[in-house]
Amino acid sequence: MYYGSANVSERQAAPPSLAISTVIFALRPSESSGRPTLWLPLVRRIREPFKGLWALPGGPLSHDESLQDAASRSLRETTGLAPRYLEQLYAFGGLHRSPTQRVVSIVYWALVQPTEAALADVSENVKWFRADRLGELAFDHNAIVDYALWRLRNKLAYGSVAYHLLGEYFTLAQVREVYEAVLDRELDPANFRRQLKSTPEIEETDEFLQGGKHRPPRLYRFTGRPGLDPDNRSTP
Amino acid sequence: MYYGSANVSERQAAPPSLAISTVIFALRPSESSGRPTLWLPLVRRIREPFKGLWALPGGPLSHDESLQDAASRSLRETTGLAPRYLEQLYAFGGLHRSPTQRVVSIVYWALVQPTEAALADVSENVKWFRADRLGELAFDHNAIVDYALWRLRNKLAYGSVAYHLLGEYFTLAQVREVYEAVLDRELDPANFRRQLKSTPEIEETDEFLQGGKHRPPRLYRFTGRPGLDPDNRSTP
DNA sequence: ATCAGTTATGGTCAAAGTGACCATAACTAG
DNA sequence: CTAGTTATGGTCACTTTGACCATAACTGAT
Repeated sequence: MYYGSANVSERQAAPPSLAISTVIFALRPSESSGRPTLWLPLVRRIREPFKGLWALPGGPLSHDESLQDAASRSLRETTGLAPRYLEQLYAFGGLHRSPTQRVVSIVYWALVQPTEAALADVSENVKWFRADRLGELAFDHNAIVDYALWRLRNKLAYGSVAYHLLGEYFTLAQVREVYEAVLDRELDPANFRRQLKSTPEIEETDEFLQGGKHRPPRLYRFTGRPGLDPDNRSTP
Repeated sequence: MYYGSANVSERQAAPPSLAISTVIFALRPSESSGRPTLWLPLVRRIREPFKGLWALPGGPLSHDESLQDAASRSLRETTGLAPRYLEQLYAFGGLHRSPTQRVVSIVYWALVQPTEAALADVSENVKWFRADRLGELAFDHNAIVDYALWRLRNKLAYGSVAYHLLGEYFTLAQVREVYEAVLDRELDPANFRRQLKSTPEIEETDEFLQGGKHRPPRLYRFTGRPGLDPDNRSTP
């Protein structure tokens, strides 16, 4: 092992490069059932390694921006999205993530509301995929998406993330559909409703959603805070 | 803004440097009450910036080691510790963490058992401090420790971290003391016991702890898994 | 040997929370 | 006006949780 005894300046001569990537989740109606399911945008690699494969949007960290800013910027540049919910997921730094060089990726995950997701750029090289039906992705991005999904399910159980996948106003049934889509199981409407009703962060409005062929459901609104990250915790 | 329009090679000319640090928690008897409390080892800065202040153990990431290996190694080199529980905490990348250069720190947190903690090197420049009585630390390390404490409390509520602060065999009262130290509130012995009893991961042994001036408590042993990190999840 | 002091351990009871399920309300489409 | 559909409210049995009491089993002092 050469590097084991390398001194500081030698190490700095070949530092691992640092990249920022983001897993972006949005709800879209499934093509088959029409029920909402999780989707995420990927970008096609236009150069080696993994040229032609799909990968998470991302890019290098530039000198004058924070990690979160870098995530926001790379998102905006590649997909046109500006998610309201953006949180650090994990730093991936395995030795062989990239065949050509050592790369440490600090990965963020984001939730976007459907209206916003609809505005996302879609092109030859940017496309949305169902989160549960991804093919082989570049690098270790399959594992990263898996972990992001696991985190999403966890946070959902905890509390206040579901609303960031919905618009400002929503029905309780829509919240339930989010839970059902993410957790992949059906929930009892009445019991689920009872729980949400006991959550102080969900505010009843005087509006009702018209247009269904049934009794119009009441619209609600979320009034809580998003994150508990060190980068978010102080924000009052 | 110069960097905003910089091309790739210009950005790479001045990359943020990457460091690994670790927050290490161990239980030690409080000097006043004798009850177990949280302590952590810090190292004194021997050069600028923040020369003379105490800081988290850590160091640069060398080219041929994974993030977790780097954390382990820097721990071993600075404190002599080799914790069994080691998990990624967060990547801190604010612009002004270090006054001299841009540094991104990937921070780990560790739990060590008391027997192991007792072996830790202590010297002029390595010392243990009570987690709730730290002075001003170098860089943003106070904020990092706060976040690590918050994470520890959270994980404790979830389940299976407390045992990594204890030896292989322990009494239920010792587990309770861990909870009381970390959560900083008293818990009902009988109720706490009832909960642990319903946890399948805690195995009753035939041994009893002798030596107290009261009825000898039974010894138990933890048989569960530690982590759910992407770096740990696959380990069966 | 006996007793006081101390923690371990088992149990009760009421309050709160959860899952399964039923009934009615309020809309639309025909 | 009726059938179809989802919204919404409620019941009931079961589980979990917190507060609390009682007894068990040790040590150390008398």
